[in-house]
Amino acid sequence: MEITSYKHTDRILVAIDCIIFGFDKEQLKLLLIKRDFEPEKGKWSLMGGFLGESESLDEAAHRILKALTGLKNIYLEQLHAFGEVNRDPVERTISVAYNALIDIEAHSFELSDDYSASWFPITQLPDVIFDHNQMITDALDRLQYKASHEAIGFELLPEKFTLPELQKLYECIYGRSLDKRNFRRRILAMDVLINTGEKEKESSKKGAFLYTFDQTEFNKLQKAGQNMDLNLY
Amino acid sequence: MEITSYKHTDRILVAIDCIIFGFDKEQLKLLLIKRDFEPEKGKWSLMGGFLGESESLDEAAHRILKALTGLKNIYLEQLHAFGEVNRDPVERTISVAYNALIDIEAHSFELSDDYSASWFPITQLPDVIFDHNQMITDALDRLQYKASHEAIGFELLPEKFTLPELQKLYECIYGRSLDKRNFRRRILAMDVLINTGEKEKESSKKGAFLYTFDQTEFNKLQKAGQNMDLNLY
DNA sequence: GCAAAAGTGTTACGAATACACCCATGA
DNA sequence: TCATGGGTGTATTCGTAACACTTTTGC
Repeated sequence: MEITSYKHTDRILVAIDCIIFGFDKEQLKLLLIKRDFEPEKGKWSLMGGFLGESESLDEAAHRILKALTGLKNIYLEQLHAFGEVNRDPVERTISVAYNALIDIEAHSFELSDDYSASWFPITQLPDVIFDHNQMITDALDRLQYKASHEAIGFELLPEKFTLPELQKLYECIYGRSLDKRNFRRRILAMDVLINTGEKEKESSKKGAFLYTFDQTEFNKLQKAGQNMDLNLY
Repeated sequence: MEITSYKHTDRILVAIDCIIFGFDKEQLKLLLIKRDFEPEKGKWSLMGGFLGESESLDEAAHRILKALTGLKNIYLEQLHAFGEVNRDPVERTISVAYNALIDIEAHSFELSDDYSASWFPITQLPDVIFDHNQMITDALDRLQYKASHEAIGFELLPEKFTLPELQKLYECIYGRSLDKRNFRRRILAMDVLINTGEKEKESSKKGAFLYTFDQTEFNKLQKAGQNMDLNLY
């Protein structure tokens, strides 16, 4: 006899919440929405949704992110499952949180109007509902860790970017300034940046070279177990 | 009007699976059980269970661990939520996996007979059900990472242990041998070990000093942001 | 007295840090 | 010509890695 369900009865709502990081050449930001249903309607919240029967956790996270941003191939990484009994006052709900990194200035996307979303600098976040504050704290820790040990920061930048921009991004992530020469030496030593030869001249008279991230080379090095620590933190 | 449930209907089974590591002075081992219900009855599996309505994820993990080992205050850390649609062939179930570390030789506990559990060296694991193999791989990666950056290995040892035992444990975790002098220097430099003055004389004629782990000192240093990396990997 | 495991220091190398000046350009 | 931001090199310090012998004691 084939079994088609477990006798166990406690089936539970599973939510997904996305901690969406962005960078706009100046500040590291977080995308929050005005919650449009009770409870806490009108308060700020992470973008979220419920897990459907026929989608994996990762798929649900992508679906939710796409609903808000229209973007498909976003960097997404599971952060943690939050499961305190009363974390949602309405009904028992566990939430699996995901970190998302997107390039704010990609002209290819527009935020959906359905959610009244807006970007907040991570240094000036409003109050958020439930345990979303904890999620955000954990998310930033994870981002710092990841950015130091893997070539992850690039997800937050346009395809072409300058080294000063990249440094600024890392400074925002770590909340401290970095030595220009040491930063450049180390990031270039990773051997995953390609100088396009083009110059960006908006932010200075001299102009700064535009680089691209060499994903193929990065994959090769990572597979070879190459150490790519930036030793920040 | 107060809201008491979300309209959303997809409530889903939430399982907990525990990756239980132990160490017996020789090898790093994993505790597996013979699954006693369908499907895959009789096959090896991680110890698991379902999340109840009125317990948090962490509480459920502790409950499940206690059911098998009788132990209460075990090191437990959430690993990852696994949520592929067909990971459990019976019914849609997501599983939140937890890493557990226990001292195999603690005389204070006995495995419950209810589960036909047994310890397997991590180098010789049997086939396991579902996606438990993936969970185990992830768990070992996490253990390696944690053991290198925090004083975590101690959870796997008795209250009193010798430095050669501790080194052996780390060698098992990393699957390679370590230089005795460098290992001792670094572990002692962390300043969280106390030499009890007693000697253990079973494994050698000369005898090795027994140490204890100074949890209080460790907490202090950790709070102070002290770097306690062992730089293994 | 010898076998077996515990314990101990030093040197050499490489990586991280700190630090100051020149360059190119537009206004 | 000067103000602005981009770009470059070196000396010092510190941490990591490599390495071999002495000690203790039970048999």
